[in-house]
Amino acid sequence: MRLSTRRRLDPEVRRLEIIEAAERLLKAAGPDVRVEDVVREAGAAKGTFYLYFPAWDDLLEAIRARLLGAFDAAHVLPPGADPKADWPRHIDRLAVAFVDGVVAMGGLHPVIFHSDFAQRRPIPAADHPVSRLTALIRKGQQAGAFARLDPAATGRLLFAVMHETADAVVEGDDRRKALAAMRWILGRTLAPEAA
Amino acid sequence: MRLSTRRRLDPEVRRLEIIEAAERLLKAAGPDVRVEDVVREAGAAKGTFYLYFPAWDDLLEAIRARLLGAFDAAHVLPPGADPKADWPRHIDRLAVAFVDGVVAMGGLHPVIFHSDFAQRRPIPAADHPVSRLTALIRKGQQAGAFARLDPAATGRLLFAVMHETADAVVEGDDRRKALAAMRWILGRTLAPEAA
Amino acid sequence: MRLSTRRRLDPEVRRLEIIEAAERLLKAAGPDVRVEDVVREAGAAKGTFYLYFPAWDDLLEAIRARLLGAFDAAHVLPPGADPKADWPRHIDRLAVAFVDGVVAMGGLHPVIFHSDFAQRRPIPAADHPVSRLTALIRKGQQAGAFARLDPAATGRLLFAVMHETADAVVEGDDRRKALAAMRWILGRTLAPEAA
Amino acid sequence: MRLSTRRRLDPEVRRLEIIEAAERLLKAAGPDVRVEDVVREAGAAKGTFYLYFPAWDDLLEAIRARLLGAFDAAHVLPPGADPKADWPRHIDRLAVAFVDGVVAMGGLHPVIFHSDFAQRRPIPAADHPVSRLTALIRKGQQAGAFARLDPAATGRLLFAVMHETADAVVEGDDRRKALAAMRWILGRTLAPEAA
DNA sequence: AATGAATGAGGTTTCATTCAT
DNA sequence: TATGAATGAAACCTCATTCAT
Repeated sequence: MRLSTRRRLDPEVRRLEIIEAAERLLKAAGPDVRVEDVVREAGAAKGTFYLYFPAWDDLLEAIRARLLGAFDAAHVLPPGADPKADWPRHIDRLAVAFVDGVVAMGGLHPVIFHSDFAQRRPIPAADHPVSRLTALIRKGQQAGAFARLDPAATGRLLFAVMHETADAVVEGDDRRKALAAMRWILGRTLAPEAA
Repeated sequence: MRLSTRRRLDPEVRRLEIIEAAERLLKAAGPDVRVEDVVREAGAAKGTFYLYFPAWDDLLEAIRARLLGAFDAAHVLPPGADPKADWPRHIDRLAVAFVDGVVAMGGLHPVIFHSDFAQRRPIPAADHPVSRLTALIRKGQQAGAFARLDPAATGRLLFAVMHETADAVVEGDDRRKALAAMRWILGRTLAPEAA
Repeated sequence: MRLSTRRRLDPEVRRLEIIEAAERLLKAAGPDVRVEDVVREAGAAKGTFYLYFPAWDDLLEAIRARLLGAFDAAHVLPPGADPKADWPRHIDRLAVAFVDGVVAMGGLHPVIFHSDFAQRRPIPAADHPVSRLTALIRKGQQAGAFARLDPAATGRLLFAVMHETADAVVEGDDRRKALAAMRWILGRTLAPEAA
Repeated sequence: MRLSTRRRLDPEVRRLEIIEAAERLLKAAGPDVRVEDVVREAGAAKGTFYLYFPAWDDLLEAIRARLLGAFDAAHVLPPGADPKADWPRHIDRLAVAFVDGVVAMGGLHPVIFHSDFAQRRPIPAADHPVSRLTALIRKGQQAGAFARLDPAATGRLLFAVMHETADAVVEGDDRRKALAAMRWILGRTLAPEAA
C-alpha cells in the first residue's frame, strides 16, 4: 500500500503535517474522522500518530491551540487606554473578525468548539478568546468609553453573542442581519451611561 | 421459562419509565451512560429499549422534547400586546426561569444541549425556546415597550446570552453577578429608543 | 464467513464451549493463541468472548480452575488418620496421577503454569494442589507414618519435585527413571525417623 | 548535526552498559521493562540496542548467561573424589548460595527464569546449574558419601527443590523454615544407604 | 558504530444494535 | 410485547523492530 518509502522528517514538520491533514479532513467531513483517516491523509503510519499525540483529544487540542493562537496573533490590543481611541470600533473589529474566522473554519468549528471534546477538555482560561474581549472592555472602561459593568461576567456573555452570531451565519442565516443584531447588542450593552 | 417475570406494561408507561430512568442517570453521571445502564435502571431488557426508541439519539430527543415542553408549559405568554404590561419583567422572568431550569438539570444539560447529539439532531425551529423569546420580544415591541430591532436575529443572540449565563452558573460563577450581567445586556438591548 | 446463523445458547454452555475451544488450541499450539483464534474455534464472535471473560487472563484462570478442580475431584483424601492405611502409597498415587495429568495436558501446561500469566495471577493458596499434598502429609504424620517435618514448607518443596518430574517427562526424559527419582525423594523425605 | 553527543565506545563496553542497565531496571520493575526503557537507562539510542542484540530475547539470554556464569564462578567443585571431604557440606553450600543468589536478584529472577522467555529459550543443558549439582552428586557418590541414585534425574529434581525454596523465600516465606525443609530433603535424599 | 523517527501488526476492549426465542 | 445472548465494526493503543540519515 505505502508507495513511497519511509519518510524521515523533522519532528516539528511531521507534527504539523498530521495537524494539517486532520484539519483538512475535519473541515470537509466533520466529526466522523478517525485516526486511520488522518494518517492516510498525512502519509504516515498509525503508530506515528501516537508518537506525536498520546490520544485523539490531544490532536484536537493542538488544532484548537493553533486556531486560538492565530486569532490572538491577528488581533493585537491597542496598547494604552487612550480616551481618543475609537473603542467601539475595536470591539466591532474583534467581533466581526471572530465571526468571519469561525465561518472560515467550516466543519472544523463544531468539532473543536461544540463536540464532546469541548466538554472533556475545556479551554484553559488563559487561552480563551473571552479574555481578549474582557481585556478590551476593561481598557475601554478606563478610557471612559464604556459603561461601568462587570467586565469578566459581561465579557463572557458578549463573547457568547459573538459565537452565536457565527453559528447563525454558518447555519445559513443572513450575514448582514446577524451582524447587525450582534452590533446592536454590543453597542447598547457597552455604551456609557448617559451623563 | 419464567415468562412470569416479564412485566407487560402499557406502552406509554414503559416508555416513560425508560425516559425517566435515563434522565436520572444522565443527571447524575453525564455522558458516560449506556443503553445497558438505562435498561437496568428502568428494570427492562435491552431489546425492550429498541422497541421504544429506534436508536439512542431518539431517546435523547424524547428527553429534550420533555424538557422543552416543560419549559414552554411553565411560561405562558401574556395574551395580548398590552401596553401597560411590564414587558421587561416578562423577559426577566423568562430568563431567570431558564437559567434556573438549566442549573437544575445537572449533568443532563450538557448531554442534551452541548454534545455531539445536539449537532446530529438540531432542535426543530418550532420547538426551540428561542421562538418563545422571540415571540415575547415581538409582543413587547407591538406594545411599544421594546426597541425596534430584528426580533428573530436578536432573539437568537439574547437566548445565547441566557444560555451562557446558565453555563456560567453551572460552572461555578457567582450566580448574582452572572444574572446581573445578563440583565444588563437584556435591558440595554431591548430598551426602547429614547424619545 | 459465519455460515450458520446466530446461535443462542445457554450461557453456561457457551462459556464452556469457549473454554474448551481455548483448551484445544492451547494444547496444540501453545502460547501463541489469540482471542481471535479462540472465538473462531468456538464458533462465536469476538464480542461474545468478552461477554464471558473480561480479559484474556480470566479465560486462563477459568481453564486453570477446571484443571485444578479435576485434579481435586480425582483424588479424594482418605478420611481419618488410620495408622494401618498405606500412607506412602497414597502419596505415590497422588504424585503419579499429578505427573500423568500434567503430561496429558500437552501445550496447555506451560501456558497455564509457567507463563507470565502464572506470575500475574498466582494460584490462590486454597486452590493450590500443594494444599492437598500438605494435608496428606499431615494426616500421615498423625498416623505416625511420616517423619516429623514441617508439612507446609516440605509439602511445597515436594510438590515442586512432582512438578519438575512432570516437566521432565514432558520434555522427553525417560518416564520410568524420572518417576523412580521422584519416588526416591518422596520416600526418603517422608520416611519416619528410625526407632 | 550534534555528532558530538554520540558516544563512540568500545563495543564490549557498550554491550555491557546495556546489559547492566537492563539488569537494574528488571531488578526493580520486573517484566514491564521495554527496549525503550533500557536504552534510556543506558544512555544509548534505540537502534544501538539492535546493533548488539538481534532481539529482546537475546538480551535476556545474555543476562542469563552472566548470572549462570557468576554462579559457576562462585562455586568451584572440589577437585577429586576425596572420601574425607565433607560432601553433604558442599551440597549445602551450593544450595544456600543458590537460594540467596536468587533472592538477591529481585525482579530479575522471574523474568529470566519463570517468564515466557524461559520457555522460548530453554537453558542449554551445559550451562544449566543442574549440571553442577549433578556433578557434585556424582563425585560424592564416587567418594561413597551419597546413596546410589540416578544422579541426572535426581539432580534435576533436587535442583527444583532449591529453586522452589528460593521462590518461597522471595514470596515472603520464613527463610529459616524454608532452608530447613530444603536441607531435610537434600540430606535424606542423598544420605547413603544404611550399612 | 550510532541515531531516533517511523513502522504496522497485533492486541484489548467497548457498546449500539440485532435477532432467535 | 419482551427478553438478553450474540454480534462485529470500530476505536484505542503498544512496542519490538526497521531503516534513512
